[in-house]
Amino acid sequence: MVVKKQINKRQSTREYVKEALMGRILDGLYAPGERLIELQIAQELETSQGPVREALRDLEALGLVESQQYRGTRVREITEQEIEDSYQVRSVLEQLAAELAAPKLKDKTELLEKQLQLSQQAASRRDLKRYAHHDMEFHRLIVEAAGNELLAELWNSVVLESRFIATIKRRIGEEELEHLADAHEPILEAIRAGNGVKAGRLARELINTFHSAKQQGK
Amino acid sequence: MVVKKQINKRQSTREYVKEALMGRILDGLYAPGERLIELQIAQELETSQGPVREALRDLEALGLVESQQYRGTRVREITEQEIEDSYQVRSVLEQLAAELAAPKLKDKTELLEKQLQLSQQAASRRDLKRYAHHDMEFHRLIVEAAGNELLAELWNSVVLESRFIATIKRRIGEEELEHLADAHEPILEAIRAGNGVKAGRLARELINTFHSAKQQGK
DNA sequence: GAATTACCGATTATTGATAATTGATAATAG
DNA sequence: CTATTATCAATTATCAATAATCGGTAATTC
Repeated sequence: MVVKKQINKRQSTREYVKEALMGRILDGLYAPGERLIELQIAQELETSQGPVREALRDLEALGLVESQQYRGTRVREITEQEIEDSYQVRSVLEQLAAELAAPKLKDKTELLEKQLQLSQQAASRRDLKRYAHHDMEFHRLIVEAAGNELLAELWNSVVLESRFIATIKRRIGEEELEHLADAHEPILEAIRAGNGVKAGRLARELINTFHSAKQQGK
Repeated sequence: MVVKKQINKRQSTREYVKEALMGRILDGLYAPGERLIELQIAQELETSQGPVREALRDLEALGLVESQQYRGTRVREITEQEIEDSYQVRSVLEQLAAELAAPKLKDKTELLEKQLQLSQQAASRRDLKRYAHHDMEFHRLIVEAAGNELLAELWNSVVLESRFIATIKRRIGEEELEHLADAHEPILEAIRAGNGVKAGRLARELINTFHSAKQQGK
């Protein structure tokens, strides 16, 4: 209760609940299909039903849970189809992002280089978690440089789903990591050259390749 | 109250409120920037604060309103930048949709033809509203044929924003309508030929052209 | 007279209680 | 023995009341 009140200074209870639940779901503490009971959670987090409901609705909008009238909310089960779908969408979002970002990042590739380097190091160490982190940051830098807020927002939600998936199923073989990390270099090259269209095409191909790799690994 | 109860058979109060508010916003009954006061709306729709809050959160997720802690919710003002952003995103979503849909629609273009025809007729009659409707249906057919649910979902929310914009500002000159309607034909051709990549490229270009046209009109 | 503080009305956020709905099980009828 | 209808516990949906916070204005200080 004390902790909650402190947090409450800036954050609403709803947000506090949302983040608590999001963490648990993404860390796999709640299994897919598991039911999230409003009053139970409210009791656990020392709050009431209202904020919990609102938090659950937020999570529903993010695609982490799904709910039916009077039948409650459960952690979403993700099908193969949905994974496929999300990669297709992500690939075109990344394409657009790279196109828009290339001219802007042309002479400011230091951060990109750093993330790429870190991801390559993680790959050679077979450190999957750290690899995923730096890989994502690499892409995030591009998405944010694109300067399109809607794009960034949609990308975030689609990528969140990827992270969700990653928690549930480990789909990347460790041996593929290094190859994957290196595959980012041509994108960086194209950005350095200020060639947005090329960078975009490469980015899209990368995601698709990444995805196929995952499909194989199944 | 009676009406509400009837609707309530299948629809929750929250959804009833959501749709009522959505209609008013899209029809321009609430001006951008206008405040939506929870208890006031609750009273008006003969319900209580809770469902109204939840409906407002739904609308926030859809991008129709925005809210700040303890400062209430207001109809979102849309900037030029956001319009630009949404068209960029929409163009790549349409590209992907057309790519995926082309092989599937190859021999089933009747519905597409019909919508195209209706939109052309509306264009020649300078019937902006009906044109917009059939134009949207044309694109919706493609998006749905693509068979990617996430894509359809994102497209819907992005297009909703377009409709929102359209209500606020009339940005298409009537004289451009016919040209615009006709510009859909090459897409249909490419789909008939089963050429997804071409259909995709054309679809993307179409949106961008459409957008430029709008920009000029300002 | 400018800046700060204290208060007020309006509104949002949260709570606790109540009503409605569900799924499951038991009772009943055919 | 099967199918239908009641009943029950669990849970969600809604409501009404209270607490917290905001913006603005008046009082106070320097």
